[in-house]
Amino acid sequence: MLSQKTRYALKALTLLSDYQKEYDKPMSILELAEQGRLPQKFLEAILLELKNNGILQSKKGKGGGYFLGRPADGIMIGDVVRILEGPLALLPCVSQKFYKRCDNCISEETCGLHVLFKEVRDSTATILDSTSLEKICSVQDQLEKSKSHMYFI
Amino acid sequence: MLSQKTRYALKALTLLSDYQKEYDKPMSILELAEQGRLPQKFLEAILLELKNNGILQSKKGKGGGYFLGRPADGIMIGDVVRILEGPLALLPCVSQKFYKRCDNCISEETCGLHVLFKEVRDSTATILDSTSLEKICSVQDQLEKSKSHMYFI
DNA sequence: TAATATCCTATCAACTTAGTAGGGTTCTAA
DNA sequence: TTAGAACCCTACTAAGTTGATAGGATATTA
Repeated sequence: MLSQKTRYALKALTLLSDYQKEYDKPMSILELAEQGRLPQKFLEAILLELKNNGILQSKKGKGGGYFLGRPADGIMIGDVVRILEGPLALLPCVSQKFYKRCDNCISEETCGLHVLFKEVRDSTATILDSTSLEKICSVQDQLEKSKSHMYFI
Repeated sequence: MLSQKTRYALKALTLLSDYQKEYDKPMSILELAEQGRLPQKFLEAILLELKNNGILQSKKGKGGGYFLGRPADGIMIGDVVRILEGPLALLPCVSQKFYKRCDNCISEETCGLHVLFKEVRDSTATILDSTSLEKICSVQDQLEKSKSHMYFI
């Protein structure tokens, strides 16, 4: 399961993305915390981490705040999850970006579990690395529209 | 990532399955611990948990030990992982067997992340719930054979 | 230069993980 | 029937992670 931290991060990113689209200016931590009902100080740490990893940029001083480090369609959910959670893989020996030899099996090439969990990690990575923040926001937008439309039927 | 506990469990199960096929009798904790280089007392707790969840059965007294609770082709890796790790899903709100409402999003039907992580959980579950212990062992067997064959080329 | 906002360090309680220790209970083979 | 093998159970522990909070230092800009 994803940690609370990662969930906060993903929520904050969607809020930031929407905000930026509408107002085209940085969003302060306080605004983000209030809009998303996120613990302010904890959020602060999360945003900083995302910034240090290139997902976000910040502007200090009056009128400052955080904004996306690159266009929303270039921010993949897989990247965000990896920054905050580490590997997507369920075993270190099947991770692409955080590979570590497996101490449990005798030999990687003949380990049946290795084959299985490689398959799992690949399917997960394929999905998360091909889905951008932009996509999430637009899907959400679509869903909200079609939901509110239902009231008129 | 899977916990060490789960990894030990999976390894123990493959060993048990192989042993049973060859000798058709229970395998003692001590034998398992030695063969798999697993910490004995920790393994003990793991086997007990698997037994309490129907994956294993045990026989007490001299000549006793653990054996599979049902045929190896009926023990799905997904089941084992769920017993030891809880949900396969990355978010509680997309779990089938451990569903919990999501406190982070306002509405589940309009949450873009919900849709995405549902897709991830489904692909993971499909793989892990369709792969049996028997499959793992036979794949491993195949791989070992083809590896040892290579020395003769 | 004062207000604003990020940045940084330290601290914390609660929980989880990966075990270990030690004995109690139950079964069964001899 | 009884000794020993093996399971079963409770308690404990050290180390690490999680989900925060507090307080101030630093940078920016109106």
